[in-house]
Amino acid sequence: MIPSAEDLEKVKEFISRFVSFNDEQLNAFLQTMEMKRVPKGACLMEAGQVCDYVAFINKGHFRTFCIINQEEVTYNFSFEGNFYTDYPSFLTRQPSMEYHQALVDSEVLVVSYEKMQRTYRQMPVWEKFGRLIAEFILVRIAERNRAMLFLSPEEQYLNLMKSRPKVFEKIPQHYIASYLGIQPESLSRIRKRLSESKK
Amino acid sequence: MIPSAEDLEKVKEFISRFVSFNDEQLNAFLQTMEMKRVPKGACLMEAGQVCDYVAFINKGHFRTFCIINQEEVTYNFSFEGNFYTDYPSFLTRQPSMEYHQALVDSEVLVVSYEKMQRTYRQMPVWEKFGRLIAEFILVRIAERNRAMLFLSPEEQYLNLMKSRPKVFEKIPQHYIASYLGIQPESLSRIRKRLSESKK
DNA sequence: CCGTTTTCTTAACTTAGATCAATAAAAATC
DNA sequence: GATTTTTATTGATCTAAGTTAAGAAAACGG
Repeated sequence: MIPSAEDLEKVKEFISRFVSFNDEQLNAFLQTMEMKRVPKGACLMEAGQVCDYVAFINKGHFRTFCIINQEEVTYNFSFEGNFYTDYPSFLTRQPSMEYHQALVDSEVLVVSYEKMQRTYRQMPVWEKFGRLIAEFILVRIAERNRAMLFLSPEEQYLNLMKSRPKVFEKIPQHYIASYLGIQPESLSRIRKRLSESKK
Repeated sequence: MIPSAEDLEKVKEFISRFVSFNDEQLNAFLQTMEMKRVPKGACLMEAGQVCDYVAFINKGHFRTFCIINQEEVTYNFSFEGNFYTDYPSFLTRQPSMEYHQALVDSEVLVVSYEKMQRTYRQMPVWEKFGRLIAEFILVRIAERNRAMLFLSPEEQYLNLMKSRPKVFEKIPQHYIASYLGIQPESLSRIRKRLSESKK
């Protein structure tokens, strides 16, 4: 599906936070984007496939999960107005271990691997954008890394409330528990502990 | 200190795994490198400073640690023949939380932030290298992230033995424990458990 | 609106790692 | 090579999260 001009407003705004561009450059990139609807509960991608896209979430939100020992482990959440992909799979062309599931009816703008690489080659401004966005995501992942190593689940929970309040507005609690690396029962107890110590 | 041609062999080999370049391009980059010796136990950088360099380890190895609640938490190890930096600090120009400590007498080739940005602007090949290296590191950090979320300390320990045997040759065990997010006593017990179950 | 499914909480019990303390082993220093 | 320092192990006890099971609350679907 070809996105309308209106659909492309948000992604344009996002990109302009990283690089400056003229109309020709912008259009060359936007023309590589394809619009996809993903109904609630469906997966844009499933484990075993090579992740062949970078996606910009135009509407809705997603969770990323893996299945380890027949159990779902929620790995991340992605919200409206952001790019996401399975970077390891997208970059190395190896099969992904992830599922990208829409938690509500959603719309994404996707760029295929092939088109992304072509855009990098054709216009240096997008090469630069590619570097900056990889660096940006790297910093976020590194911070998550630190949190997991340095903080107890309870501290991580408090941390998450501060840094990503959106998560608590939109995401069921048992997914949040999984994201924190603990069982839903444990998160429930942590919440109880915190609410009691506040009194 | 200006590095000799010999000193630059390893870094040249490293770069050539990511991009193709001609002599002019290569020399433009290599000329930005400065050689530094770091004696055993000393830190190339300490928390509170902005990390102003990307370092290529020409000789020796380092550990990265933070101090949380007056306690050192070892965050990573870096070996000969690799680049490293505190990406979050280097990119955002915010003070680092990390210490980069040489575990043996070491030599590094450093490029300052300013010079690195200039090189990006001057030659597209280095912009591309910048993207590829950021992506490469991103993939590694993402894998570590997964390990921490999905695996028990015991599984992470076995994982690390497979994926980075060098760590066990060169790094004291209590640093490895810290890297795995557990106490040295616990790692000792895990090792005991594993050696007993093997029999 | 009612029944079903999903999500969240609570309780009892188990377990892996933390903590504290002591000692053993290995490495560094003189 | 003896001494100090660093590193690794072991034991006893404590604690937070896991596990299993059950029931309450909320959201969903017809």
